[in-house]
This record gives sequence, C-alpha cells and structure tokens, in this order.
Amino acid sequence: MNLKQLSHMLALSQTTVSRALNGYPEVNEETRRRVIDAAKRHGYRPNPSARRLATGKTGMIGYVLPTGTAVDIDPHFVEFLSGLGDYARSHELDLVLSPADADDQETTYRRIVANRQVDAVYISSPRPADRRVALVSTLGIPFIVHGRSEGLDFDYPFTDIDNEGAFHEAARLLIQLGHRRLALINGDDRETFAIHRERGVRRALAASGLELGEGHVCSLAMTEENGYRAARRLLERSDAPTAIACSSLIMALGVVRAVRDLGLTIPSDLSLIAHDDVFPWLKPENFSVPLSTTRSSIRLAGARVAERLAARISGLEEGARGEVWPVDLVIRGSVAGAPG
Amino acid sequence: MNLKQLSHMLALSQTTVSRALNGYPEVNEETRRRVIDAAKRHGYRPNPSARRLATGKTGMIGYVLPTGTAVDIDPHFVEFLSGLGDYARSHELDLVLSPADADDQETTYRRIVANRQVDAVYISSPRPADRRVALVSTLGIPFIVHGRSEGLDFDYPFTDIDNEGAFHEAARLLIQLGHRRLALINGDDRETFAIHRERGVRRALAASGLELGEGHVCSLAMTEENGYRAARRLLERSDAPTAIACSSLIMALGVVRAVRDLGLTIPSDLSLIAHDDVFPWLKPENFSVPLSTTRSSIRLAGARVAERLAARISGLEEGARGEVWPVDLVIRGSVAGAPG
DNA sequence: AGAGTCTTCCAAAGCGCTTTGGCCTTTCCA
DNA sequence: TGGAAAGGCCAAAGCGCTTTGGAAGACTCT
Repeated sequence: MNLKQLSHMLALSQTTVSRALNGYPEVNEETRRRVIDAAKRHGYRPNPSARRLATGKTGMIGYVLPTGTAVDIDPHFVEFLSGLGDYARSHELDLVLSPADADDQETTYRRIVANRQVDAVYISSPRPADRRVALVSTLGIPFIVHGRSEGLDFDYPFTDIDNEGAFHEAARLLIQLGHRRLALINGDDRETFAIHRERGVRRALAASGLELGEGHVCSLAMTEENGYRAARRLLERSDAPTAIACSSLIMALGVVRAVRDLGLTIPSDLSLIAHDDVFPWLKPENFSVPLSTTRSSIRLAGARVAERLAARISGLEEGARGEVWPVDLVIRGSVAGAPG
Repeated sequence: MNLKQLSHMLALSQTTVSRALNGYPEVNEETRRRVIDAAKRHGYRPNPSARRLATGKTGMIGYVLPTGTAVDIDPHFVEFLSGLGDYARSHELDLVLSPADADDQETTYRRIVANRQVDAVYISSPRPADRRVALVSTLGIPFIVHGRSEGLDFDYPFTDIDNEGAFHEAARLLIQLGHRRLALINGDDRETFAIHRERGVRRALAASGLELGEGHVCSLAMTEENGYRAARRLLERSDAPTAIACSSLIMALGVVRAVRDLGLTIPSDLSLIAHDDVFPWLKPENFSVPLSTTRSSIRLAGARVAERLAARISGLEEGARGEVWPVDLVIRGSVAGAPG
C-alpha cells in the first residue's frame, strides 16, 4: 500500500493525503480525519526510503564505532546504549552504528554526513582538542558530545558528568580521614574524563598542601588486570599510598585482588573509592568489602543524549549549551581513617 | 556531485555511467576506465537514499534491540558487536539497531522488513520455538541466528557454539576427578544456550550413573550478585556440591566471593569451571585462583555472523545450514580431585 | 456586484539512482 | 554479400514520497 494507491481509493491527490498525514494546516479537518482513518485501516506506512530521498530526513541517529582487532569496545558502551535505546524507542528513532578504522574515523564521519545517512550523531569518549568534534561541527550535522573536549576554540553542545568534582570530593574525604599519600588508578589519560578526575584529586590534595606523589598515578585501559597491576605496583612501593581512587569498578576488582594477594586488608591498610557507572551485573555494595563510590548512571546519560539529539533534530534545541551532571559520593565500608 | 553532473561532464548517459560504475558487462572497458577514473577524481559517491529507493538495497544489517527500563543489555553484546563491526567495516556495511519494547519485538521486525530498512538481520539469544525466528523466516528477509532455537518445524541458518558439548566435557572432567555432587549455576533457562549446557552436564553425569541433585541447578540472570547468591545457597546445603559449573565469568566472580565468605577454598573444597566468552577486561587466568573455563570467543562469532549475513545478502549463501563451533576446555588451577 | 482573501485541493516537478527497451554499429559466418 | 548476433550506448520510465505553484470555490467587505 503506497501513497498513490491510498490517495486513489480516497479520490484525493497524493498531495492532500501526504499533507493530511503530515499535519500540514491547509487541509480540511474532516478530510484529514478521513485520510488518517483510511491510512490506519489499510496499514499505510510511508516508505522511508522514498521519504528520505525527498526530505533528507532519515529518522536515525548515528554513531561511528571505532573497530579493529586491537580495539576493544568497552562495556560502558552497552549501558549507555540501553539508555539511548530506551529513549529512541519511544520516539521511533533508530541508531546506526558505522564501524570505522579506529585510526581513521574522519572518512566515516564524512561519508555518513555526505550521504545524509543519519539526522544527527553523538560522539563519546572525547579527548582534548578532539578532531571528531571539530570535524562534525564544520560538517554541520546536529550532534551531542557525551563528555567534554578541552582546547577547542569554539563551543559545542555536550552532556557530561562532573568528573573533576566527583574525584575532588572523593579525595577530600580521604584527606579528611587522615590520608596523606593518595594514589589514582585512572583510565586512559588521553581521554578528558581521566584528565578531569586527576585534576579533581590534585586540587583536593593541593588544598591541604599535599600532592600526588611521583608515580602515584596510573593511566591504563580499564581492565581488571590493569587494576591489579597498578595496585600491586603502588602497594609495593616504599611510599605506598594508604588510599586509592580508582576510575572504574572493573579495575577495582583488580585492586581488591592485589590487596588480598599482598596480605593487606581494606579498609584498615588501604582505603578505596572507585567510580561506578552503575552496571546491573556488578555492584559496589557486593564487593567483599562494600565499595565506596562516586556514582553516576551512564544509562541515564544515554537517555539524555538521545533526548537532546531528538530535540536538535526537530529544531527544539539549538546553540552550544553544555550540561554537567553532579555525581553522587556514596560511602561504604571500603574507606576508613589512615592507618597508624 | 551526482550522477547527472558526472555523466554530463563525461558526455555519456546516466545509464552508461551507472553501469560502468556497477560493473555491468555491456560497457566498453575503455569507457569504464574513463568513468571510474572521473568518478574517483571528483569524489563521486552515489547517493544511498536514491539507490535504495531504486534498488531496495540498503547496505545495512539490522538488529532489534530489546529495551525497557527493566531490560538490561548484557555485556556480551558489546564483544559480539566488536567482531561484527570489525567485519562490517571492511565490507562497507552499517549496523542499525532498532530499539523495541522487549515484550513486543514483532512490531519492530515487521516494520524494518516492510520498510526495507535493512538487507538482513540477525537474531541473538534465541529461545526454544523462538517466535522471532519464525517471524523473520516468514517475512522472507535474509537472517542468521546467533545461537539456536529448538522446536521449530523448519530449518534455518544459524551459528552457534557447542554449549552442550562444552559443559559435557567440563562435567566429565569433574567426574573423572572424583566429584559426585555437581551443581550448575546457569543463565536464564528460557534461553537455548542454558538448556544445552544443562543437558551437557546431565548427560555426563548420567554416563556415570549420577545426576544433578534436586536444587543443584540454578538459572538466573548472569550477574555477579546472582552468582554469589546461587553459590551461597548451594554451599550451605547439607548435600553441598564439591564442584560447580558456571555459565559466566561474571557469575563466577560471585561464586568466588561466596566461597571466600564461607571460609572455603578453591579448589580443595570446591572445584569451579566457568564459561568464558573472552572479555578483554576480565580474564579467567587472573582470578585469585586461575579459573578453568570452557572458552569460545564471542567476538569471533560476531565476525562470523556478519560474514554470513554479507554472503546471504549478496546471494553467495543460501539454505538453512547451521554451524556449531567447538568449545575449548581450558584447565587451570580451579579444579582438583574431590575432597575427602 | 466586484475585488480581495481564505480555504481546500490538485498537477507536476523534483529527490538521484537503476533498469527496461531499443537503437545504431560492428563483427561474424555461411 | 546479406543476415544474424553481439557490442556499446541512450532516452525515458520508474522507485514513492514531499513540495512548489497554482486554481477553483466560498466568503468577506465596501
């Protein structure tokens, strides 16, 4: 059932039927009702391929997925996706993932824009002066950045969490508890979130005349193994930290394992706070010693990004407003006063 | 730069240019070279919207993503996606995720097929007599099932791993080591993979005149917490198992925690084998006691599914061939002879 | 009553590609 | 040397929708 057939059986022109269906004003309400009714009864759905050829609108949002045998998509992505999908569903939006060579995403961005394959895109895990943000901005497609990029000479719309504030609070708490030697087990420090977290920790330390000791900050891909290695390396030092802030729950698993292997105990030998993106399958309260966290649902962020993308597509949102969400600090058993 | 302009500047008809570019035989090789050369020089890329309107081909593969606030996408998905994306990239395929109400995916399948939004789809986590498989089959769109569905009265193409064989081997090993009371901590037993794994364990036990004791099999969503609870419940029984087979590494984390909480030791009090889908961020060899596993890379499966989808789209693959991949049994420190 | 203004609808021109059907040359073979 | 077959190209008709530029009729106003 296409427009031609439908308009024919209604004895109306395609123009009128199309307008009736798309809510244009220049059509009699009575006629509109007839059209809408007939469309529903015959299950008419406009062919999206035809519509997009005519309008350029696709009803899809895009994401360039970095791939490569050496590239791992991290598990945060799936939680983000849950939120995004949840919103997208209720707005009839589909998501298209365009796999790209991790080292050459530009080509793919250009392609999906030139081909008008999607109405908007989002960018995640931005880095300082992120080229993707600059690119997408000049290409003129609506977009939202999940996270932030610093060092760009223009504003852009983003949704981020207050990573610096979160880790500042976490570090401040540890300092208040008497800790003097803190360490940070961070994610890849080429990414802005990691930079912000380190900044937060340093600021808290500086406020008390302290600093992050040489070698007391590690930046690694957020795997359990890296968490273990980093913790082990830190704790075997002569100036071992008495408290660790850790960028991920998965790394925290490794930290806990290292602590145990070394015959130490949390929190009496080591206080630990980790960032929790809220996974359904791994919860900080279920760590052998319940883990204190800085908590922010990455799933909600996904839903919010989808919402803003939808708003931008329909012209409801404009400009370069950035929003920063506060992060909860949740105290559990893994922190205590400094030993000794 | 569109076809019209390109053909005009080549002083050829659109027909010829189109044919030259698409490799049709009825065009002079000399002409073809000229056309291809000019197209490359001017960066001509056929508009996909126009092409799909004309041909119905989209260059995209689809996946219906179940969503809902109560629905969690599991982290396996992201690894599968890595493999899929890796293959798709090298073949200029995009992936479109269509979010759907988890309880009504049918509408979405019908939509994406009716609208010709994708050239093929894949289905994951199938259940016995899975309605999606039946639906997609009657809708007549190329598809591959990742996993298997039993109880359908027709054949269909799938790629699966030998879950039954894997857990049969695992159980057989444990039995050989003298274990008599085995337990299985499984995933959701509405899904085929879980059913197959249970079947494998039972078959191995039966071969030695044993069986899975009443209450010695748990089927739960694969979270750390559920692994803990299940293990705890099992180990506190008077007829506690001396060995556990576990369907996921994440659940195994919980099992290990439970064992520790109860003051028991692996492997002297309990032998443990878990299934490993090969995550980059959590490795069985890094468990406090290195974990024996049945191993199969879900990432490779993703790449294989993409490959078969591409083959089906281009007509290179037909029919309902199912393929079952063997699973590696990897012995590490978490298994030992039965205690006592 | 005539001019102007809405209201409501339509014919037709795109959007940019593929594909059908056909036309003009060459080439081949009896 | 004539007819068939093959090679190489083109004009035009779709694909199914949106949108432009009217046009006809009804209504208002002076």
